[in-house]
Amino acid sequence: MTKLLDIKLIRENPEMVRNNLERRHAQEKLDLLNIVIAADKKWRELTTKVNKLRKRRNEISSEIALALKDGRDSNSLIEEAKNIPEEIKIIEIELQNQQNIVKNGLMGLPNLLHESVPYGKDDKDNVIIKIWGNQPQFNFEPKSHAELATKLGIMDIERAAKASGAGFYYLRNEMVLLDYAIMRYAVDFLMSKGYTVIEPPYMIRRSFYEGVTDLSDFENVMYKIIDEENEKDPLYLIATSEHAMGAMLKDEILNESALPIKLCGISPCFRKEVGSHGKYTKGLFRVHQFNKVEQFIFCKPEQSWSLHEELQNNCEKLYQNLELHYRVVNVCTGDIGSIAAKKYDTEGWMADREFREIGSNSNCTDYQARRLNIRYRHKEGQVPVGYVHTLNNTAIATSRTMIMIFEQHQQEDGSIKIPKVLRKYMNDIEYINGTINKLEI
RNA sequence: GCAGAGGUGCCAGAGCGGUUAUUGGGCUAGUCUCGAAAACUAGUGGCCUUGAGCCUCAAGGGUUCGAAUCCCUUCCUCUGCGCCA
Repeated sequence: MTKLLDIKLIRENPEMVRNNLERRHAQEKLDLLNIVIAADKKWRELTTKVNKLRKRRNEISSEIALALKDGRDSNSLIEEAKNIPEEIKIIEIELQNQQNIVKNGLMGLPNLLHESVPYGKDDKDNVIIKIWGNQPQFNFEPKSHAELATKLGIMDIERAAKASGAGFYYLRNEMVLLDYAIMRYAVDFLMSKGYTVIEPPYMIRRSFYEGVTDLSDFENVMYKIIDEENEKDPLYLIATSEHAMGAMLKDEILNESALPIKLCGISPCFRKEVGSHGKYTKGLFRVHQFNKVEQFIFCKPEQSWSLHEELQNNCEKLYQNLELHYRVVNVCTGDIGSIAAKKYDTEGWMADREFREIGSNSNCTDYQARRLNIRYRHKEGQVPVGYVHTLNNTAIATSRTMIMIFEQHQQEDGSIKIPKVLRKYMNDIEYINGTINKLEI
């Protein structure tokens, strides 16, 4: 049975699970929990009942086998046995029903929160734990990245809307260089920290996808590839390489000596952004496609909390080297999302003097690993001892990072100063001024 | 896309309608040893109300008193051939 939370935990400690839901303000999930508990009880009763019938069936079958072997008459035994499968089948159907209720219920229950997650209702209750750098000072009115990039002739949102709809972009020349430079810079940084770089498949089967994400994401976030060939298990475009990296080790048993496995994924991300009306959608902030370098870790349970901090340090170092002003929040119980036990959001400063999310760092503990069935063992040849923990954190999303670079490093003449660490990746350009191979259209 | 061969436990690999899923290897424990190796012995998945219990041979259905074994559907892997950047 696919598990999300451990059904045994719910049986033995329902109050703890209930308190967790209350802290999350997940009132509607309390009913779900009660349904799960009731169905599990029913399932256990039926299991006992059906096991007794199966036992009788097995006994008769072996008696028949013995009789046939000895050449004795077995007709009366066969007569007796004929009715049993029907009885078993009736119970098995009900057993399956109850099991499905439990399974679907478990899939719908969120992860257990870490005690250090602050209590709160929504994103206004997130706790600021760090502010790095100072607010940029301008002796002119700073412009938005969209205005700057459009004027420089290196981003074309209007024509993208014509070709593909809202939420897309054509980048040109220096902005393309910048996009790639950010990725190369982040990849080099993480490689120097020992992370293995992964370019994953950009499409994943639904059955694998269910392990790494919330089910509602299939409607609101992911693009489905319509293909009559594989309707049963269709492919979805990845919304982040996190999903592809989690799915990579599905159903595997890892040797303890291999852990932690530290990965750096690089890929485009595709997101439908259904229901984002009213949210901040200017320019590159909320788009259907963007590039991202992602950190992902599989580790032993006792390693995950220190690695959660390591992932945070990594992404902050990237922004610090880019000379960008940001802050970090500890996401509160009401805003954390179902798969994380604890989450830090990194928020970047933008020219309208607001901080907005640029990265998200989650310790998912064993929640994803249970769904994906990824376990570990002490050494080769031994039986698995438990589920691994998984963590993921944005290293850098190029779209939102470009927003910050444009808005924080803009000059009075509308040019953009390139942070030193990126220059070697973009032909040593110091300022973006839109003059390279300018397209006059 | 077409054709063929496959999917069995931690791993390899046999079984192809009948009581207990052969057999290796690995791993764990014990015996022996100053210790180790070797050898030998036992164990080595999941579930529940712990019983001479039930389940487990890619997944799901079916046939049967009884299915790893026969039939159907789906998924996956490998090997050819075709197509293709």
